[in-house]
Amino acid sequence: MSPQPAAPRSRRERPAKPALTRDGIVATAVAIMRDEGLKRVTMRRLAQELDTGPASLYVYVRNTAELHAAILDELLGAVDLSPATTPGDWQDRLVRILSSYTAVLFEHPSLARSALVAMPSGEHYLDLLEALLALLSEGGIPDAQAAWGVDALLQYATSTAAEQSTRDRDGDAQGDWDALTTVLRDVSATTHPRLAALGDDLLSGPGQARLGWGLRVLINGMPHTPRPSTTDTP
Amino acid sequence: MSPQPAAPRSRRERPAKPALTRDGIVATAVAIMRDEGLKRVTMRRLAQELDTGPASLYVYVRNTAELHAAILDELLGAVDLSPATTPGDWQDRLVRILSSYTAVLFEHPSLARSALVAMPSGEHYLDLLEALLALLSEGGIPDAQAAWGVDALLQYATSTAAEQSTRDRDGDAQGDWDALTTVLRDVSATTHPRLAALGDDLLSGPGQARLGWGLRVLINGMPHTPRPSTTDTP
DNA sequence: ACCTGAACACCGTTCAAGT
DNA sequence: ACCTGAACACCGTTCAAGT
Repeated sequence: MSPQPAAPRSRRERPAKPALTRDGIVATAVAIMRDEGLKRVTMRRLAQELDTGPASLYVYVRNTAELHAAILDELLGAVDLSPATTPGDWQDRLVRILSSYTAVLFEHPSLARSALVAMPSGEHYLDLLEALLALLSEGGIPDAQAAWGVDALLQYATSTAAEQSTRDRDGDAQGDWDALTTVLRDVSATTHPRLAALGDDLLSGPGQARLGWGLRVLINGMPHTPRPSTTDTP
Repeated sequence: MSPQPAAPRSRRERPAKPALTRDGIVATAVAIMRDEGLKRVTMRRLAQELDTGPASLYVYVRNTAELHAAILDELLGAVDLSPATTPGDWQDRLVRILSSYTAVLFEHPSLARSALVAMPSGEHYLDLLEALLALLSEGGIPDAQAAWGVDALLQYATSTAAEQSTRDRDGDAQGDWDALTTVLRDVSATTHPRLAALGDDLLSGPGQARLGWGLRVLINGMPHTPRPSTTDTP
């Protein structure tokens, strides 16, 4: 017979069923995401894992969007902020931090999609913002530009990761991306001369390279671009 | 009695029930979105409107993502591309076209979210790309930068609209945005000095102003930022 | 070929009622 | 206060069967 006794288990074998607290809920959500993807991190699935009903979760989490934001903040603990206090070119160090941020998102691109809509506001996100602002300040970027610039950098990084989420997955959504590839290959040089001329180059390059380039474009452009005169500030 | 006879209607009063073709399906989808929002544009709802079952739609549309992309391309017909062939500063004209693009997305921010994941590949999108590339070329941006730059510009515009989708809606997701506002107000000047110093300015300004600024940052940075040496080009 | 009824396998969120 | 059973109002997608 199998050495594995068929004794009934209380449920699954998560890191021991956490108490029903916000932290326990988020930790379980992260575990499910690692095992089964963000798509499976639903209120119902989560409740099942915690041996309760979905309604119980609403005591600790306002809605699914807030849950996803909490998951992201948790993962953001893995971002390497050390370049903020290291010697060297400030632009390189800025890009290094942002690359570390993006690495997290590239591993969970569907989370990047959520992040665009519900930004996290947890500890780790604040630390990230602070580190980026310190480097912009060190680089002599005026406060006005830095305040908007840090948002632009993160938004660009996040949306690049979100966009990649489609391309990555096997087969399925691949089709949508191939659609543009195909159309671009067959475009008429008469009606769309620039598109025909550039061709494949429009879609060339690995995501990471395009991301790095885009971030440097933003960094290079920032000091040369004053903020608009404050006609209104709603 | 009411002058309105209570005679039974075949269904609703859409622009006359279109034939079951791809174009008819997309047209109906656009109508539902205008009336009830993108959230309601589901395969089932759409099928109901067309007096059929959801399975029938899969003959014409691969999946929901492709449907959303088709809707966006339809709306992109409203983008004003005329600045591409008008005299004046090329940067201003570039921003004008992108503002027109974003205006469409700001009216349907949930569509912007879809667009990040499944870019449209229809007629109108191609025309938009061509117009933007023509202006970048006119501005003397080298082809290599223009090819990646047009994508960066559109991605930045799209993600800005997507991000705004949360802030706009009444009440509901407002909470998520207020979360960051609140946290930022209470941040400690000891642990996060830059955040404390910049304070509200991090979140200040209307979306349109921030968007315009970000686009100009990209445009200004582009000519100063060569593409990385092509070590590998997967 | 095109179309569809019916099913499979799920969702988020609320609310009245319990402890 | 915290927790929950049950319900409400939905989803996308597939497939075998029809025309």
